[in-house]
Amino acid sequence: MSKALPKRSENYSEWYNEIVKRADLAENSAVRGCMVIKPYGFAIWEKMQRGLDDMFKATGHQNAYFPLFVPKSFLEKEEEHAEGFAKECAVVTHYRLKKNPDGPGLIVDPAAKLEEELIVRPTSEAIIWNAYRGWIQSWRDLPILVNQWANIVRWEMRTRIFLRTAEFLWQEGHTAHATKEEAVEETERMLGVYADFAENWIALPVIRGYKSPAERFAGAEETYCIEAMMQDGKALQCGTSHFLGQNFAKAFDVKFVNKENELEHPWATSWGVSTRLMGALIMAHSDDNGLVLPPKLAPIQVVIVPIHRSPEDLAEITAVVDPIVEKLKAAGVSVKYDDSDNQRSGWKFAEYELKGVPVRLALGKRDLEAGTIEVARRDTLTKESRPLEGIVEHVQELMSEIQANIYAKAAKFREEHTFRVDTWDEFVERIEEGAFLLAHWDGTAETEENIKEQTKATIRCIPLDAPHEEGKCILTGNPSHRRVVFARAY
RNA sequence: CGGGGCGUAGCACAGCCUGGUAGUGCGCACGGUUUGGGACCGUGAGGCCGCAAGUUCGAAUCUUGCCGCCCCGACCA
Repeated sequence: MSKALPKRSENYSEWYNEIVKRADLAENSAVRGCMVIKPYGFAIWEKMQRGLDDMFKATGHQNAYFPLFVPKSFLEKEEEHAEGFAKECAVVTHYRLKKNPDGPGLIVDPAAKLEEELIVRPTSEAIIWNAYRGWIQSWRDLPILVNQWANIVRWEMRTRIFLRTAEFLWQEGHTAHATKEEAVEETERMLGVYADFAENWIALPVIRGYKSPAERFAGAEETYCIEAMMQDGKALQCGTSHFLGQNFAKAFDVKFVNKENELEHPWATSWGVSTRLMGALIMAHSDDNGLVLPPKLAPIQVVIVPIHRSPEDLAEITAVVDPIVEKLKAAGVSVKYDDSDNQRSGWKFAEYELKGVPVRLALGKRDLEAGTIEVARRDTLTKESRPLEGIVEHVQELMSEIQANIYAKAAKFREEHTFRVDTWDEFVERIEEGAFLLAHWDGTAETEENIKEQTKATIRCIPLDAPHEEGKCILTGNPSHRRVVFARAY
C-alpha cells in the first residue's frame, strides 16, 4: 500500500474512493452496488442520526416503522409517483427456494410464485399512506407527524459509495395535515431543520431552494431542497422536503371530517436525508492528507499519543495523561489515548490525520520536563506546544473553533466558485471549471433540457431568497424575473 | 444498456506474449535493534492463479463460455 493519497487536484474521484477506503469508512460488498459501512463510518452516521433525530423530536415528530415491501398495486396508485420510480425497483416474485433436482445448489421454487409481486421500497409514501387511511378519521387525528429510519433500494445503473448506492440508509418523514397552509409550513420547517443540521453539524453551507418542475420528486407538487458545493465545484443535493398536496390522500382514499362535519382529503409532506450526507461530509472538507471531520460528528474528537522509548517512560506519561482523559470525558469530549505499542508515534500521527480526528495531543519526555503538551489541529495542520495547565479548557475551545473554521472554509470556497453570469459564453466556460452559476432562466422545461444537453449543468434550485430581478434567459434571451442556480451535480 | 479496464496470499501487484518447482512489496507471527512525523534486520506462516469446459504428456500461462468487480457515459437521492 502506498502511503500518500491521490491528490484532489489530479483525480478527484480516485481521491474520494481512497479516503473512503483508507479511513475505514466503508467498502464495496459482494452485492453489486451495495456497500458495507464499517464501524468507523457507521459511528459518524450514528452521530448524524442522533443529531437529526433530536431535531425531529424537538419539532414534534415521532418515530415509527413500516414494511420493507410494498405491494405492486400500492405503488401503482399514485400515477406520477409510480412512473417516476418504476425503472429502479427491485421486485420480489417468489417466497421459497428448493434443492436443484438437476444439479447442486438451490433454485427458485416455481410453485412458490407470489400472487402479487412485492416491491422493495424505493421510498415509503405508498405503504405509509395506505396505513394512514386507517389512522385518520377526524380533524382531531391530525396532524400526523411521523418519521422512520430505514433502508431503501433504488436499482441505480451506476453506483458510487455513499453518493449513490443501490441500497442506502435514510430517514423519511411522512406527515398529514388538515390544511394546505399547515402542510406547506411543515415542508418549509423541515427544510429549515436540514439546513440547520447541514450548517451547524456537518459545517456545510447550503442553498435553500425549490426544484424546477423537471427535477421535482415524482408525485410532489413542490420539492424543496438544500444544495451544497463539493471541492470540485460540483453540486450535491443533500436533502429534500416535499409538499405532496392531496395526491397521496386521494390515491389512497384517505379522508377526514373537518370541524364543519365535511369530508376532506388531508395534505401531505415527506422529507428525507440519506447516507449521501456521508459523501457530502467527505467531499466538502477533506484534504490530501485524508478525512477532515467537524468536531460535532467526529467519533473521536481528541486523540492523545504518547512518545516514549521505554515502558518506564510510558508509565510516567500515562500518569500525566490519565487525569487529562478523565477531565476531557467529564467535559463531554470523546477522547482516545492510544498507548498501543504496535505502531510508532509517527505512524499514529499519519493514521489519525487520515481518519480526520480534529485534535491530536502528543506528550513525550521533553514535555514532562517542561510541563507542556503538543496540540495539533487537523483542520489547519498546525501544531503548537502549550502548557499542560488549562489544556482541557483549551481543547474545549478548539472544538468550537475548528467547527466554525471548517464551516468558514467551505463557505469561502463556495463563494469563490459562485458567479453571476449573463452571457452564454461565460456560462459554458465557467461551468467547465466547476462552479455554481447564478443565471436567468426563462422558466421552460425545454430551455432547462437544452442547457443540460449542451453543458451537463442542471438547475440545482431556485433559491428561496432569490430577489426579484428582471433579466434575460442565459440561453434564449426570453424574459426572466430571477436568477436560479445552475451547476453540474452528483 | 454502450465503451474501457481488471480478477494470482489479508491488501497492492509481477509472472502469461514464448506452457514445465507460484513470486515481489506491504501486512501478519516470533526474536532482536529502534522510537519527537508512516523504522530496520533476521526467521516464519499464509495460494483450488474468479468459475467451467476444451487443447496438451503437462495450463496461472493457449482456446471457448460464464460469473464478478472497478472506471467513463445514458438514469438518479
